[in-house]
Amino acid sequence: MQAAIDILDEEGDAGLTFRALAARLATGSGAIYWHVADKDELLAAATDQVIVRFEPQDVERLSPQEAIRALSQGVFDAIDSHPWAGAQLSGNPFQYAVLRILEGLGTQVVALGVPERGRFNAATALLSFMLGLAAQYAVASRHFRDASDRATALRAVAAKWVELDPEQHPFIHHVAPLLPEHDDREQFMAGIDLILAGIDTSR
Amino acid sequence: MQAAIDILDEEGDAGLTFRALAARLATGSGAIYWHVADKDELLAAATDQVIVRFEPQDVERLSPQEAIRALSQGVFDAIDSHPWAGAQLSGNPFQYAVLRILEGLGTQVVALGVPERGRFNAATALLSFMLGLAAQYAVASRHFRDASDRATALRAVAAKWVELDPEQHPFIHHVAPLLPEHDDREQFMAGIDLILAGIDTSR
DNA sequence: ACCTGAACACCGTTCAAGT
DNA sequence: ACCTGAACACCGTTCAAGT
Repeated sequence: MQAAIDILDEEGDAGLTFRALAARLATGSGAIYWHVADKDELLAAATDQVIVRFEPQDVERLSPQEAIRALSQGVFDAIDSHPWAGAQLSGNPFQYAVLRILEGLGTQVVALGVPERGRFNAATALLSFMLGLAAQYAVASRHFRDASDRATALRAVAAKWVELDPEQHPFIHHVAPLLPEHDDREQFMAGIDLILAGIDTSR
Repeated sequence: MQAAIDILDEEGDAGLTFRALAARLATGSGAIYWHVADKDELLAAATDQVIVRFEPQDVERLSPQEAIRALSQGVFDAIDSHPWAGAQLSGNPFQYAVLRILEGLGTQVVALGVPERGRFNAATALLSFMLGLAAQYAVASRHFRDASDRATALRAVAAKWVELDPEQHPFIHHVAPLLPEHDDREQFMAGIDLILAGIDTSR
């Protein structure tokens, strides 16, 4: 598993092949199938490991809101440092890592005092938002290797957005300059806070 | 494009290969490359078409909240009837279809009276949530062909969740029975409403 | 019980050659 | 300007054969 994670971190999604993993482990490619059913299972297991590593400690001491924020930051950091995990999470919402996240969120939603029938929707809304961001990160990592590549790409997208007809795309045109300088983490947490505020009014 | 969409609808993501598309068009596989740069562009174009078809008419007559709900339902319906588009949307957040959705959302966020510095975050929060759901739908469509397959699979997941240790996974254990009977569309709109409520408090 | 590595059945993409 | 289709460089997966 660690060898797989190393390859994913170094080469990204496309770099992890059974042949590459076998070569790194100095074994035959077929050998991996003794330990893992297929590539999906391999990626799911790698993602689970990475997510668990970023789970916050002793959330019990925090208020429900603070706990949800801590959980969210953990997921963000996990995806931020292992973008391939973002692709896997959003591409496979029934894997164990997602279940763990949902469990953490759900427990805090209950603690928040959300009435029974609203709990499932509140917890899954937070989860869907996270997976949405996970997807965005995943694609970013596929397209450019490092942070400066990313900045350049965002500037390029922003330049394209500015050139759009302001009549037909007023919002995009107006918001384009924010794109290259915005802080992903801040944007992510702002979204979480928005949903938390919404949950608060629904009680 | 229509031939590609037909294949995607009939066979799903995996069914669309250059060879299959060429066969359906009674041409050589290389010919497609004259019209399209690569597979990504093919999928992006197909997704754009499908999203545009589900864009609501005359949103101007609606209140901002109602307009956002109408836009959201359009995206939901598009993904619901063409799940492969969900995978493409969440896997490629800078494609034109996403830009169109963001433009629609942003315009309404402005109309809602959200102050300047909160607009980008509010609109992208709605977008990320939608893409998160898109990802969930996408995986669902990859794993089972029709609605009854899906229902069976959800029952299987729910059964697994119920069996989890209630000590370690109290929320999942408790919420499992809701899984097979919940309405995706309702859950999706509940999430949108939660974010709308949050946006409302942030003004 | 676990590993080997050739073989199978595919892919996306390219490109010389055609019309 | 557009099409053909063989060829290239890969994949994930299987499986008889080994240790």
